[in-house]
Amino acid sequence: MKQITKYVIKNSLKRIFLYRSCLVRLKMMGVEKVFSYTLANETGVTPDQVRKDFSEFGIKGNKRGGYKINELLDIMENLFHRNKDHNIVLIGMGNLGLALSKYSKFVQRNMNIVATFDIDPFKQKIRSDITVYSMSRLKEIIDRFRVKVAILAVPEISAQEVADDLVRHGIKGIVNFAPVLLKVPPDVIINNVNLCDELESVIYYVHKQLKVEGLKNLEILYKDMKY
Amino acid sequence: MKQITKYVIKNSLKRIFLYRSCLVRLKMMGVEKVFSYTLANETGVTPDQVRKDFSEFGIKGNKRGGYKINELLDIMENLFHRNKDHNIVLIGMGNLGLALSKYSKFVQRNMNIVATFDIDPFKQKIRSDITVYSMSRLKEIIDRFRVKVAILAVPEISAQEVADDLVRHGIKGIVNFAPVLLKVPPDVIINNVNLCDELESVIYYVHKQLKVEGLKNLEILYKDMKY
DNA sequence: GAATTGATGTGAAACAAATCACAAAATATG
DNA sequence: CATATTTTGTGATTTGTTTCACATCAATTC
Repeated sequence: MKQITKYVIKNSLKRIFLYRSCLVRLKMMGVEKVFSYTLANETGVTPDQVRKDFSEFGIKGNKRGGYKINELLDIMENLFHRNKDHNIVLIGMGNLGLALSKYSKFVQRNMNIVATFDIDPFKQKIRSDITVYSMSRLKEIIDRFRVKVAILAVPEISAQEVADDLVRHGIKGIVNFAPVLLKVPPDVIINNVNLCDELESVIYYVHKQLKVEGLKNLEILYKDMKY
Repeated sequence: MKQITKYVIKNSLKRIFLYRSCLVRLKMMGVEKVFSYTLANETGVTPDQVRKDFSEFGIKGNKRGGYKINELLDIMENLFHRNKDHNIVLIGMGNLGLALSKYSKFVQRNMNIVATFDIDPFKQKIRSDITVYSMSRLKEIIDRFRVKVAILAVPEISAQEVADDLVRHGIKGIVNFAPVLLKVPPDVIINNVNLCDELESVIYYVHKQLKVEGLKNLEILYKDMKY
């Protein structure tokens, strides 16, 4: 049964990512230990929140001793399966797809785009350093590399069709850049990234802010904005 | 005073964007009227939620008559200031910046990238159709086009520095693609888009899901065995 | 034109997330 | 070794969000 999976990444998970990137930075600076308030300061949240988040993910520290950065990072690596490599496929080698295929940060985090696909693989091959396959070889590659997660960067008109293919071939998670709500079985995770909405919401809040500043009434705004 | 603005787009606002894109589609199909449950079905939420969201943004329908799509869209256009054009600057013409500069959906929604910037404008000019300015002309362009919102697609190492420049020159909102938490005055809106996190969180949930399904199978197995 | 139907709009209730407050534990101090 | 200090971990409380339930209104039917 296909349906729209209204899937939202939990804020607590987003914050864990935040803490981690902060920990990596601190580690590089030679720091070995953090307290909840260190992390809080660095990430703009409250110390309580840090501890609650850790508790949610089963992360324990040492009373009075804070947290050892190495231990924290180990736990997080495990939590996010970062010890293993993750094979990803990328569908759609337009401007955005091309940029994503070259995005070096994925590799740094053990997420490897093992293959990219496009309806017109020859046209795109010129611009790309890595292999662009035709859509007909999707199943073959997904099977060979045991791919479970895909990035979808195709035009919205073909997004659903491609998503259907992906699901049929065993994909269980999709980061979808097309501005459409994909209908998939309930066991498939969809994470929609809508660039227009991201930009537009900033415009919305900026306008609101400017208006409020005119009224010299910041209270309403702060409530709305969740610092 | 500079600080980390942990800024999160409200879910209700995200849903309003969802409703709108759905309304646009329905309008194109010739539909003139919707009910809360129509929108709910199309967007994977509940009818109550649709009505509550509308109520939050002051949108009223007609008892029994549902909502006229044209009226809804008008209200939303106003709400999001879509009647006016919005001038945006884009900083950083690497792979991602280049793709964003060519992203046609922004223009379709009245968000115009009036200029792009890079520390090495000459190198990037080759690949880009639109003008790439050197960073020294930032203030001039921002002033001339009355720009309030910027897209930041520079390497993380220079993100804070560029953000400081932007704020100094009057930018009030930033969509930040660099994986760093920018420190800005509290009246500046930062919306962080972290592509790695988006991908990684899908991997996290997929793994979790597979684990749970494994457990479910186990349960079924035990049930079947009837002790 | 009274009765019925079908939708909205919104308080109330249930649920979820964030903050508070403090006990518990580990370390430091005298 | 007792006391003070510091920081974690987590129930309790508050705050925020979603769902429920129903009064209200407009259209339709008889």
